[in-house]
Amino acid sequence: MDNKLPTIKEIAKRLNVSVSTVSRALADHPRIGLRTKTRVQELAKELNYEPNAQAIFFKQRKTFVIGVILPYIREEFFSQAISGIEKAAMEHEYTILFGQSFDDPEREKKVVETMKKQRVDGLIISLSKQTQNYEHLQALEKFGIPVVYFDRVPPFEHAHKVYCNLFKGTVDMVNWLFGRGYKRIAIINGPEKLPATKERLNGYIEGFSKKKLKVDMQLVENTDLSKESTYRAVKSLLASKNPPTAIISFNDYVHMDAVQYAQQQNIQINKDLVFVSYANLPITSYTAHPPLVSIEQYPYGQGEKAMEIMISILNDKIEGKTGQQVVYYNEEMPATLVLNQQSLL
Amino acid sequence: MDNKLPTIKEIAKRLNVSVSTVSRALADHPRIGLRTKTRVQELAKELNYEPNAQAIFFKQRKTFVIGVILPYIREEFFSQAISGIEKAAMEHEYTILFGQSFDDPEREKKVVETMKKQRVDGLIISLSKQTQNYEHLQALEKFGIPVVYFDRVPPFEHAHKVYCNLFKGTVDMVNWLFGRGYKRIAIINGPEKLPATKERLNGYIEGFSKKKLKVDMQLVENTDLSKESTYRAVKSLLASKNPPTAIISFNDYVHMDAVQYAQQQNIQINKDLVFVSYANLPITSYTAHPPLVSIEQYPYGQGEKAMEIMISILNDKIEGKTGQQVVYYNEEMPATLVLNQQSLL
DNA sequence: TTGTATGCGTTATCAA
DNA sequence: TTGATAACGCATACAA
Repeated sequence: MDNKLPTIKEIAKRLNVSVSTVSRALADHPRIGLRTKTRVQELAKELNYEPNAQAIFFKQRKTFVIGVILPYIREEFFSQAISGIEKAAMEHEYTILFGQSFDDPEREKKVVETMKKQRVDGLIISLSKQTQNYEHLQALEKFGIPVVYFDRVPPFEHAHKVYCNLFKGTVDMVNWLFGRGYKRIAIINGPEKLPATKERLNGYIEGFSKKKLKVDMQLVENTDLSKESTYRAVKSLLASKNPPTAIISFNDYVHMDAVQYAQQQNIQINKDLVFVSYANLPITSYTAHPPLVSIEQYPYGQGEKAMEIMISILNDKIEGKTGQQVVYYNEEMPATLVLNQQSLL
Repeated sequence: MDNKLPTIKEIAKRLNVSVSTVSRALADHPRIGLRTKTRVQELAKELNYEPNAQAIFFKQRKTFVIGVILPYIREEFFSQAISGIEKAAMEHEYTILFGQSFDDPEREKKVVETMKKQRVDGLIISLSKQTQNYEHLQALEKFGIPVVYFDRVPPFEHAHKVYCNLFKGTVDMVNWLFGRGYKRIAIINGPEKLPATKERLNGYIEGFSKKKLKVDMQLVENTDLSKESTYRAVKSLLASKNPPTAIISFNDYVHMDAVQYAQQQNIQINKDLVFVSYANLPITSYTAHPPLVSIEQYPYGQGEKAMEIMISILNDKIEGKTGQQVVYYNEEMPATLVLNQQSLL
């Protein structure tokens, strides 16, 4: 039952040879007698020997483990992202240590510490929406553990980042709405400190500028992404003297909450008021009112890219070169307006 | 920049003491001079020293890493489950190595191998729906790596398992439907080999028996959980000479696909035909037609329980005792019929 | 109170 | 062709 896993030492003892002989035989080393080699290999197979990766990695000071920290895995965006991360990891024999921050900076910090203790080779993280302090992360880099940020990236420059630049996408979206005759376009934006929020706001303003219009700041609300906060934002928009005819939500989750609230107020969705969003999550296709338009953000691709960058950093480091990389994911794969089937009606 | 992480050896050298002195000082060992202790601890703090868990675990032949393999993390059920797993893990200083099988037995096997190589202390797994061969998993146990199955558990006895016994829940659900006047109750069940499928079927049959009725096997369909397969199942039910007035779906995802198909056929959901389901996933509250009733399966609780069992096994093992544990999660937390708000109307 | 030596599994270097 | 030994970072039994 509870047999210990076999080691080369065990094999060596049984065969009355030295451990180095066994090691060489197993590694198909040139300097080894054919007969000894086969004997060793046969016994190894018989015992189901497998090298102890722990020992090897320990010796190499490498774990082939990458820490991945996400706000909430239950959000489809992040579960898609981790699948992309996993795919790229598998291709390079890396493995994923998993943790969630639940959007709590304290928790995030604790998870980072745990992963540091576990000596992950690198860390891929999408920041908690409240993270203001980046020391614990920058400290990792000081100790030679590279950090790649994706989607929820920090506001400073010197970092490896992968994310979609949604400025242009937002301009396009505003333009699309104008083209459909919607003039009172509101936006429920995200937490103000997030770069993603600023990009959307700038795109929104730019969209209006192109039409030689000025933004009515009454139409700009923010949510901390909680349902309550989104409800409050919609409420405020609906209460305005000149309420919007279209609402751009920060992402599909905000969209779903916003629609839910509007419905409770007996608003006819997509009649009295149309909704558009970001992320284009598959799950919205099951909802009563998917966004008319959603901007694809390629979570799978972002995750994959983040891991690829991580691996290239880890490889480069061996050769001694490092330098930060910033990838706007949608420069390769442009943020696209996706029309939902229903909206073609 | 690229400083190596400090070691006790480094500290010892700087302070001109032996490594064991440093080790003792850091461990607050009694046999150590106060002065030396403070000197060591101060330098350690200054250098941001942290013990190399890799080295310690390697020595202890323990990693404090538990492998977790799930079919699809994008399913809310599993993302809830992993959160429960993570919570229990954190409380006991364990860490999670993450992998998905994507419901592919080959892939599952490969991930198991990877985790074995990484020397996880244990494995928590929810099987791929196609897994028929359990050798790779049973092999783990032979080598002293315990395996805890949850939700999608294997059909054999000798294993640690956590899952909801849905027999009773299904009986209750059938009964509830009868009470509401629905006589033609169909079921779209899951893959036939899953224990979960058998339990539902038995509950379904039992529900009819209680009313002294026999099941019409025309009302029993199976889906392999893919959208296409579910569509086919609904189509077949709708085409029957005496079509159902109520449909029980295997879980909320099957439910969503089933409803989608029915809608395409211009069925009035919950008028012509009512839908009930299992899992009670929060995401369904955003859909156009949540199940009227859904049986809670406590994914978070199951995950938490699975990890707690794992930890108790790992602790017991030190004391030399092991024995399989089977937990029907809902014996502590009975599977509950959950009425959706909409269905109260 | 502190230092020295050993071992965990493996590979690499050097010696035989 | 094979064997002995050191090294990775740490804890610990034993010696001083």
